[in-house]
Amino acid sequence: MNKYYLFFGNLANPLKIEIISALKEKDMSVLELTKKLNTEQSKLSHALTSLKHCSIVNDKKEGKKRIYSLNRETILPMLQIIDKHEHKFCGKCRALESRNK
Amino acid sequence: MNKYYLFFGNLANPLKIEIISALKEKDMSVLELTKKLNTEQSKLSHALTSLKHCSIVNDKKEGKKRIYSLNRETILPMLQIIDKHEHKFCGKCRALESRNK
DNA sequence: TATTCATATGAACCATATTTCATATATAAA
DNA sequence: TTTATATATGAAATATGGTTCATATGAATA
Repeated sequence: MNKYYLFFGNLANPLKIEIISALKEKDMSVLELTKKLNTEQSKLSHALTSLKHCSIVNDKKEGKKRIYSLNRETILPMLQIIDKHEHKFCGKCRALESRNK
Repeated sequence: MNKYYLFFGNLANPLKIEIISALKEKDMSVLELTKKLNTEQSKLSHALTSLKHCSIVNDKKEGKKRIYSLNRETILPMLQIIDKHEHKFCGKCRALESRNK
């Protein structure tokens, strides 16, 4: 239980959530992600490295590209839980919109 | 999907994880938590307010105490997923121990 | 209705994570 | 074997969130 926050830290970031959202559709190279998310390459590389460290994404080399894919086994059920949570508990309280303060 | 990171931000913090862990055992007042976690009162109040905003915990007034409880419906399955993830994907790579870098 | 107990709040300060930018590495193609 | 392409890395700058501390609020009791 003690180190969970390190895992969640990786999800507590809008860019990383965008990456996850994009990779839900299909596996992608860094370049594809830069285009899709209109984001700088090094920024993405940093984020992807971080996500990889927690096994939230996987990667494989393909020529000079590196293809990233989502760890669907962990992440999809987790997102389902959040969706359910949002619908059930965050109606008008808009908990997911409020700053964490 | 866009605001998920705000929810996760609340879990990306050692103190908040400790709070969750403590509330898993039983509902507690702020004072009980300060003793259990050996932590300052205002620190806990700030953290609890934040957790409440995302409906991760609930509260009820009881005399001059305020009793906090865990949203078990969302949080217990979520912790299960992480446990499974940890065992399956974070063996020797110790992803949950590495800094998110 | 003072006083004490329990908790919340605000703002300044501080720590940590993210962004940026310059550069390094690695692979393929010319 | 140089050049171009794709990605990674490091360090400084910046942003973001957490902690601290003093104080406010709110409820019970004397």
